[in-house]
Amino acid sequence: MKIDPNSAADLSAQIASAIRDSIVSGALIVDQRLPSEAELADQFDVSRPTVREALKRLAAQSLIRTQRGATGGAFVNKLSFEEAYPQQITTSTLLLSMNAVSFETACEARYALERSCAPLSAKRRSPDHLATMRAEIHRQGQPGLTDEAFCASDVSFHRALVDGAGNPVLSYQLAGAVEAMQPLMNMITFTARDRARIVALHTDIADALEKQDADATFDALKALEVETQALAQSVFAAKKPSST
Amino acid sequence: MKIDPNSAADLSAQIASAIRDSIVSGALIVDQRLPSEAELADQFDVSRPTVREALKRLAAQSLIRTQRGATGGAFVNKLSFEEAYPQQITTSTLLLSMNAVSFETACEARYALERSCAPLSAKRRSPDHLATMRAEIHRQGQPGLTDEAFCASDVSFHRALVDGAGNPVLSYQLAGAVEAMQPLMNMITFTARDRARIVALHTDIADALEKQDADATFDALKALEVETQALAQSVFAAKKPSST
DNA sequence: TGCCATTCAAATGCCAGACAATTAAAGTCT
DNA sequence: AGACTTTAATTGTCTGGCATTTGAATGGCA
Repeated sequence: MKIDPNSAADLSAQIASAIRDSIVSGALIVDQRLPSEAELADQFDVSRPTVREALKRLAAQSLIRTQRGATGGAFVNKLSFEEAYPQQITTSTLLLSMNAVSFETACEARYALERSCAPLSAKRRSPDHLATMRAEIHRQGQPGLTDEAFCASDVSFHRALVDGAGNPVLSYQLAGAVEAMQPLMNMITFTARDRARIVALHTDIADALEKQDADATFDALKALEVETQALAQSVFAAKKPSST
Repeated sequence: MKIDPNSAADLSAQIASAIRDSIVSGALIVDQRLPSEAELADQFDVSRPTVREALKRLAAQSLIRTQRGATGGAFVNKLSFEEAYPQQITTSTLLLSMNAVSFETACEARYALERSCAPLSAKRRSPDHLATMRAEIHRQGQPGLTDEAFCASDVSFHRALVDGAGNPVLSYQLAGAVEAMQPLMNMITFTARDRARIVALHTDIADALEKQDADATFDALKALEVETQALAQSVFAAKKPSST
C-alpha cells in the first residue's frame, strides 16, 4: 500500500483510495481494525490530519466506522443494505435533479425496473406485504390528504411491492429508482379524479398479487405507467401554456 | 445552517450533513462556490481542520469539488452519471461480498433487471450497440481467452444491451447490478462447452435485438439466466463435493 | 476469593498557528 | 498593447498540543 507524494492528487485522496482498494480486494476484511491514525501517518509518511481526512472520506462511504477510546480505532465496516439505501437514494435524487432528466425518462426507468419485480413478487409476496399495500391504498383514498402525503404513501406502496420479491439486491436497486422519483412526483397536483384512477390501478395490482397472477401484475403496472405519464403530461402542459 | 456542539455525532459529520442537506434541497445550486474554509470555520465556530474533514466527506460523495488558487474554493459539483457509475459499482460489489448474497439471488436480480431493458433496447438500440455486441460475441468465441477476459467481455456485452435502451437512469441502475456480478462470475471456470452455449445464447439475443423483437429478446435473456444458474450450480456442486 | 472503585493508557476528536503550493487577478515595464 | 512580475486569496499540509472517551489493569475492601 504505497502512495506517490509527487502526484497531482491530494495525499488524503490517494490514501483513501489505497485503503479502499484493500477493502474491495478483500485484503482488509470486515471488522478488521486499521492501524491507528498515528501509525498510518507513519506508514504513509504524512501527518495525522492528512490521514484523518482520508479516513473521513472512507467513513462518508460507510466503508469504515470509527470508535473512540482505548480499544478504539477505525474498523472495516460491514456495509449493510440498510446503510446503503439512503446513499443510493441521495445519489439518485441528485442525478435526476442535476442532469435535467425528463419526467418521462425517469418514469420509464422506474416502471421498467418495477415491472421486473412483478413475477417474483407475485410468487413470493407475504401476507404482510399485501397488508401494507392494502393499508396504503386505503390511506390514498382518504380525502384531505395533501399531495405530499399522497406521494409518500405511493412510495410506501411501491416499496412493499418491490420488497415482496424477497430479493434484497432488487430492493436495493429499486430504492433509488422509486424514491428518487418522489421530488418529481411532488411537482404534480392530483385532482380527486386523478387519485381515484391511481387508487383503482393500485387495487388492480394488489388484487393481481393476491391471486399470485404475474401477468396481471405486470399489465396493471404497465397501465399505471401509462396513466402516470399521461397525468404528468397534462399537468406540465397546463403549467406551461406555451405559445402558438 | 446550524450544528449542535453537544451532539454525540462528530462535528465534521454534522457540518457535512448540513451542507449536504443544503445541496439536496437546492439551497446550494450547481457550480455555486461555498464559503472558504476559513469562513466556514467562523460560521460553524469550529477550527479549519474540522471544516476540512467535513468537506472531504462531501468530496468523497462527489457532492463538491475543490480548486486551489486565488479564485479557488469548494464548488457544488454537478453529479454526472459518469461519476456516479464507479461509486455505484463499488457499493454494489461490497454489498454482495459482505452480505453473503448467494449467487442465485444476485443472478436473479441481475437478469430480472436486465430483462426490463429488453423491450426498450429492442426498440431503440443503435447499430453501434449491435456492433459492440457482435464484436464481444466474436471475442468470446476466441480460444485461449482467460476466464477473466471472458467475463469482462460478458460485462461489455450486457452493458451494450442495457445502454441500447437509451435511458441513462436505467443504465446507471443496471451498472451496479451487472458489474457487481463480475467477481462472482469470475469464480466460475468455463469449459469450452459452457462458452459455446453462452455464445449461442448471446447470439440469440443479438439476433432478436437486430430484428427489434422484444419478446424474443426477453425470452433469450430468460434462457441465458437459466443457463447461467445451472452452470453455477454445477460448478459450485463440483467444488464442494459435500458428504453422503 | 470475588467484586467494585480508581487509575491509567491508548485512541480518536478538536484546536491554534504556521508554512507551502497554486492560481488568477492586478500592477508594471517595455 | 502586450508580456512579465507581483500580489493576494485559497487550498494542501505539517507541527504540536489538549480534551474526551473508553476499555483494561490495578488495588482496596468485604
